[in-house]
Amino acid sequence: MSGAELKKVGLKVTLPRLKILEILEQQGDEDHHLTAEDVYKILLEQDEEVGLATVYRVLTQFEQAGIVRRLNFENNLSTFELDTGDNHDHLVCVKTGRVKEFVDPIIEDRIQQIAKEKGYELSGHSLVIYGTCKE
Amino acid sequence: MSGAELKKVGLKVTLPRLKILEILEQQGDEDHHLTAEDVYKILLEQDEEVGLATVYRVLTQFEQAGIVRRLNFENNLSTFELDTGDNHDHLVCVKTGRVKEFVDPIIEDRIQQIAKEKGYELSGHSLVIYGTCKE
DNA sequence: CTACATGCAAACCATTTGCACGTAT
DNA sequence: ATACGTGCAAATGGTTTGCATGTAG
Repeated sequence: MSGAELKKVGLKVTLPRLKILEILEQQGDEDHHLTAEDVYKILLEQDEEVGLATVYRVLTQFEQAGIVRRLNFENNLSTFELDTGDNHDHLVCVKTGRVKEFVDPIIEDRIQQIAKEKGYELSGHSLVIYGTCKE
Repeated sequence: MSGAELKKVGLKVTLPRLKILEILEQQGDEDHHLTAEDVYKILLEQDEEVGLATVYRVLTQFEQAGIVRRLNFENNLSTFELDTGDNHDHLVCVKTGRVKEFVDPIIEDRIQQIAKEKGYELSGHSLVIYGTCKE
């Protein structure tokens, strides 16, 4: 099933790619926000022989293919998530580092308005809310 | 006048600090968003003998003192601006790299709402809109 | 006089790249 | 068979740090 997705974007179906795709899909509702290092460690735990460089290469290819989104939080680490198409934003707990997603139509609207008002052709945006989760 | 500001936050008044502060203040309405490298180059042009490491150290100290904000756009370069207190967001032209500022009370509001709804104590946010400026 | 600042070079660390070898198609 | 993928080690580039010297207070 995943193999088809790879072919569709012109990438050969290889083990590293399948495994990385699987890892991105497998993560539960939370914690499907992984750094390249995270993905690499999970691969090692599964006794897969994949180099970190390959993880970076594959994630970058996935990003270019629109399969994956690259996020830059304040720790200047790239974190990756499957691109589900819904254009959600992120809420990051400054204590635990956990990431929550949300979609807010009002904000979405304002962003389009602002781009228009200022004479910009909107190409994207990045919104991250930082806070402490109480629990 | 700037010297007082430095003393107030417990930093000794030195030439590199004064110069860097001056550079941050001098920039016109646009383009007061500078990387460490930018600041360093401007110092060189003014024949100031300041090392890049010092620029980084000073900017970081200014950030901790609340004099300066550090921004992370998608090019993973830190850019710095004076912290004017108004909590504005940014609009970046993907073609020219030019940065515009804006404040939107509606978005500000929604961000507070969202943090509250999700049970987070809001500590900050980062919103960058990317687009192409037509002109 | 003493604690803090600075310059320089070296260290760091996430990410990228060159290259020789493998493998999907 | 051939273009593309991979692992490894080395390179990169922004940023930080150790250390010996300078200077603000």
